This record gives sequence, C-alpha cells and structure tokens, in this order.
Amino acid sequence: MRLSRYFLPILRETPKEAEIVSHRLMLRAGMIRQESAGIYAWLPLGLRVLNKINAIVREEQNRAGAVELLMPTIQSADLWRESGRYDDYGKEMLRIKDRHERDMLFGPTNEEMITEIFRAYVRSYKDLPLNLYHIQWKFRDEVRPRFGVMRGREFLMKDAYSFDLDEAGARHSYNRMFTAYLRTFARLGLRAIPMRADTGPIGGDLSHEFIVLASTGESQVFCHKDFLDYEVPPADIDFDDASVMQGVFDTWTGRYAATEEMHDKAAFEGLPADAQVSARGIEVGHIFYFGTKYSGPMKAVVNGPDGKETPVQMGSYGIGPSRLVAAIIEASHDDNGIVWPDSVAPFHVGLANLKVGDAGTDAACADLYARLEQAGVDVLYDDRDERPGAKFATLDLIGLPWQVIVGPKGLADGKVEVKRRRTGEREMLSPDDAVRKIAG
RNA sequence: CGGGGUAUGGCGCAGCCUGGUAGCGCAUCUGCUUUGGGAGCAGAGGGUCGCAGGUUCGAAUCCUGCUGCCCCGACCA
Repeated sequence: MRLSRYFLPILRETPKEAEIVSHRLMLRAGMIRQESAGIYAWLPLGLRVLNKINAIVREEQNRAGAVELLMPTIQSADLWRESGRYDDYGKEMLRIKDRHERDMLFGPTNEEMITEIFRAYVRSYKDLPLNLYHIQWKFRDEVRPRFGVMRGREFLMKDAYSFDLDEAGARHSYNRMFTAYLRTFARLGLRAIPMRADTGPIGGDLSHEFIVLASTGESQVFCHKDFLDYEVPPADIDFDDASVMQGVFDTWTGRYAATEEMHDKAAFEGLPADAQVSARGIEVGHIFYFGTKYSGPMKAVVNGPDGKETPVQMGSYGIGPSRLVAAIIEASHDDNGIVWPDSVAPFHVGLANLKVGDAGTDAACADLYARLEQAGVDVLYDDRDERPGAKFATLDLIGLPWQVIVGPKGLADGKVEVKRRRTGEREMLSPDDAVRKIAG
C-alpha cells in the first residue's frame, strides 16, 4: 500500500480525553475514531489489526474443533424472556422497539440464541459434542465506558458455546477451549495466565479469566512466577484426547493465580517470596461451564443412548478481539509508539523513501516495494513528500515490525537501512539482502 | 447512579472574571528555500464560540434550562 493513497490520519498531538497509553496511541496512529461514548469507528489501520487478530482466533477455534456461524446483533426479547434474563439484565442491555412495537434488543451475548438454534436441530447424543462460535459485535450499555476500546459499549467478541451430553464431556470441551485460548494468546504475542474466576451459582472449578500482565492493567492480579515460563501447547496437540487436554488444564491451573476478587492472601503469601508475582492485569478472555442453566428452561434436550431426554450440558467461551487490540498495545509499546508483534501488525514492513522525487531513491523503493509484495509481504510504502524526520516518527508510531529506509546516502554505497522496530537494531544491507532478511 | 470538571476551526489551547462582534500553536492550501529523526520564510483558507431561551443598544463573555464529552467512585468482557 502506498501511503499517499492510503487513509492514515496521524495525530501529532494527543487528544485530551485519552488517559491510558493504548487509547492515546490508537488515536494518534489513526486506528480508531470515537463516535459516541464507548463507540468507535475502526479506521483502516485499526481494522487491519482487528482482522489479523480475528484470523488467529478463528484458526485456533477451528483447530480445537469449534465451528463458525454468525448470529445477528439484534435479538428478540422473547428469547430472553424464556431464559428469564430479560428482566434480570438491567440497564446494561440496550432495548429497542421495532416498527411493530415489538421488544427487541442489541445482544450483549448470545447464550439464548445459540440455545434456540441448537434445540431447533439437534435431537440425538450422536450429534454431540458440538461447539459453535461466532465473532460478532456486542453492545453493553456500560454506565461509564472508558479507556478507548478497552472498555467500550460496543465491542467485538468471539463467543463459543459447547454442547455435551454429560459433565465429563463438558469438562473435555472446556479443556479444549482452555488449550485453544493458551495458544491463541501466545500467537498474539501475549502471555496470558488463566486465573480462577467466580463461578456464581453453578459452582465448581470451571471458570477462568485469561489475564495479560501489563503495567497499565486495570486490575491487580497475583500469581506464581512459574506461569511466566510455562510452555504453550503445540499446534499439533491432540484436542480429541481427553487426558492430554486434562493434562494441559492441570498444568496451567496447578499453581496459584488469582485476580483481586478471588485473591487468597494467605495462600499467596505461603508461596516462596521469589515466586510471588503481584502485577497489573487485563482480562482478555473468559470461559465458563454452566451446565443446564439455559438448556433447562429453554428445553434444549437430546436423546441419550438410553433413549431418555436430557438437557445438554453447556459452556461458553469469550474472547474480546477489539479489547485485545488495546491489550496488545498496553503490553507492547515504547516512548515512540506502538510495537506490534509480527503476527498482528497491520503491515509487516514500512518502506520509507527519504527523498521522494530523487530518481535513485524512487527507483530503489519501487523495486523493493514490488519485490516485497511479490514475496507476500504486506508493505506500507511511505511515498509522501515529507521530511525524513516526519517519516521516522510516523513509522515508529504505527509500530510496523520492520522499517526499510531508503535515502541517497545509503544508496551511494548500494545499501538501504533495515531497522527492527522492537529492538531498534539497524543494519545497512543491499536491497537483495534486505528483501531476503524480511521476506525470508 | 453519586461527586467533580469541561464544551471556542481537524487537534491542543487563550479570550470569559471587568459584555463592544474571535485569537495563538500544530495541521491544511500556495510559493520559494530545505531534505537521515516531527524544517524555515512569505502568503491563504477554515469557526452560526455545544443547543435553546433570557438580560442588554450590543453576548463566546452575564442569567436560566437542556445536551454531549471527560475524570473519581460503585459496576463490568
């Protein structure tokens, strides 16, 4: 993409409403624009990152055996009356009426709808287990939205719903998603630690929040330092093997880890002093098992092997991609701007022509641009007639993993500069070597 | 939902107290110079001063009401 033809509205000054670093940087880098409190338009650069995250989330959901569908944002109130949540949900739910004065709502989540879909088609235990997910916009009318997309009212959520015949099956489904989440966050360049969450009236040990450690995190968390080194399950792990999945779960829940709400001070202080990690954290995922909470009242039942009807055992699994964009920035930035992990960067490399209009740099850039694109690398080519300083500042701000800087000085030696954003490391290479280094 | 702020060009702000018809920096446009870490000079365009009433010869400025947005707290993916 040529920057001269792109839409990248960089701000030099920080809008005053932005408090936390991810919000500031997202506004400055032209990723989002606030349209109302807690409601944002995603500008091209932001959308690219969001789509990259979605793609990784999808791959890992599919790998774990979940199946994608897409449910609407607007739901009928009747569905929620069936589960009893229409009255329970309170003002967080945005309620609307259609032209026929029917009660509708902008979905804050989809348990009711997925249960309705399931019960409409599935009759036999032979169709289980089943895990359906979608990635869709949700709306929760927060009293006080803040921190940009970290705590918006409209937000994108991947929510998966598992259906099993019995509790053992449900536990396996839970463990699959647990494993998929570990892989997903790792691929996004994050270290996420599963922490035991409140299970509410269901009880049991099957609810976890996945917390990313970041100094600017919203809540205080406590964990054993071993979590920082645990190995993430490999891509070829057998999701169908219940004992393998249970092993992952046991490992990753075997040490102390809790958010402030669930914190057990005595237990934490019982750990060796050098194993105690007390840090700030951001919740990026939440999974839970809730049995027949919805399948019971909504009559989502299957015939078991014994011919008897039983309500299905359900669980749900959420990840917030829009929030993740901010969380990744919180965990990965410096004074000059964002530092994207390779896997979610909006472009892989920024190509800066330091002297637009100079035959030498123009030709060298055109050549590099074509070759990198041909090699399948996403390039943002800064071909604007700007001063070098402005280009450096822009590239650092938007945080592309690689920068290729082409100026007359280097070119005189047949070299271009290749800079790694994360480390600041730079080297002068021939265009051939530069392409090889970045594409190879 | 309680408490506190704030609203002036795309962004950041001054002007308001003491009413006289809007200004600064950045950004944008034009020209010349400049070109390896957010350039310089000269010129230009862009604002019904959040909205609605009121006071006044005259309101960004004073009064009343409303709304948006932000911050702290309670709440939350």
